[in-house]
Amino acid sequence: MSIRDQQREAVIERLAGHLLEHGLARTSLRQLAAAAGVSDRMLLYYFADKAEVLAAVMARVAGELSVRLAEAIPDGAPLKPAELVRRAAAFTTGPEMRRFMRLWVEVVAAAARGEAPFPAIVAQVMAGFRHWVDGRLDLPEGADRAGTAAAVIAVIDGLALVDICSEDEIAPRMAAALSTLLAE
Amino acid sequence: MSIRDQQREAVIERLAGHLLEHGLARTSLRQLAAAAGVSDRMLLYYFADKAEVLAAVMARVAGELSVRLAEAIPDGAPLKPAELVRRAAAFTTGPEMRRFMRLWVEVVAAAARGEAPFPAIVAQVMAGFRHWVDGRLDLPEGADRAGTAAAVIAVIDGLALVDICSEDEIAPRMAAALSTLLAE
DNA sequence: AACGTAATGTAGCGAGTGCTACAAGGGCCA
DNA sequence: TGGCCCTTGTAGCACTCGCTACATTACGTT
Repeated sequence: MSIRDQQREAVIERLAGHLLEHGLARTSLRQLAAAAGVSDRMLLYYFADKAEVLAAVMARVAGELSVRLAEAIPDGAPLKPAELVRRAAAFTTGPEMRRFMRLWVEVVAAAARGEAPFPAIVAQVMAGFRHWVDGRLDLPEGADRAGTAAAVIAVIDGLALVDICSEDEIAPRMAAALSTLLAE
Repeated sequence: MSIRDQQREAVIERLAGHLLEHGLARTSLRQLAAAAGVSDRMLLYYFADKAEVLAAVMARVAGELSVRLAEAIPDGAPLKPAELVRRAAAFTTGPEMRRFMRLWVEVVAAAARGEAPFPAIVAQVMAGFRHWVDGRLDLPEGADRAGTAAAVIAVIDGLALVDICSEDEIAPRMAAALSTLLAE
């Protein structure tokens, strides 16, 4: 592997941590380069342009998220929607995963603004989420699997969105209240 | 009322429409001025700075949203959480209200990034939402009203977030699926 | 040792950002 | 009519943005 490719990997790794820590707040080329410990000139030597940097870093973050999701809620017997929501909510509101969800909300908003490369990233990650949920849903015959999967994701993402702009102590109460709202 | 104050009002009105149409995508001073039909120089004569422009426009938008919410779900007998969610979901996913919710998601993300004046706006609007939901919740004695209100808002906002980055035909199916997930 | 490619630094371009200094028009009251 | 303040235009500042031209160094191959 060339030095260039090694550096690419190292930069992606460092920038994944940077994005998880600061969200999309410090993502100018010069700020990204500083966070990665390289010059902005070299960042554009390793990557074609800023969009490619962000796409590569987001792919890494998404991969890490899916690994952790698979660990937290492994394949096995399918779960009823309410139970899946409870377990996913407990996972995503945990101290480790909150920054993932926060970044996710920011990325969705950037995609809504049409800012490259986020629309493509969001489409891909969202499709992955849907597929993942669909594969773990225990639903009666004839139920709308895709609709239910979307609803499950909506609830999880909604928790994250409210979590972002609330005092810390409300999150567990919100999750608990949500749990009682869900049918068995 | 001075010309300056009249212009302020007119500008706020036009920019509210602009933000609802384009989200936060076109919000540089020059772009805002163009959308308002004034020069950027005058925009900063009517308002102290860009943050004041956005704060005033967002206050207008939030006011309009709360008026429409009150029309759609008027005061009256309190609703059980599931029913409140169903009605609010039907309202916010309607063609007219989707752009409000989309803007709201973008504003929350901007607040997460720390971008002035959005953190303050989000705190204010979110407090308003919570109060509004709390006042309409039919809950058994001893239930966690604040937690439940936050959960209701989370579900509604989650629908909006997923709605932003999905094909059009999934939204009603998602809302229907959500409805069956909620306990009576 | 000579050559060629990969890797890196320096400097800066053109565009856009929020914002401002300065001056001039325009209508009010003395 | 003269002075005054509200209103508006012109021009531009200092900065950041993504990106690039150009030169130079480092290094493996022959």
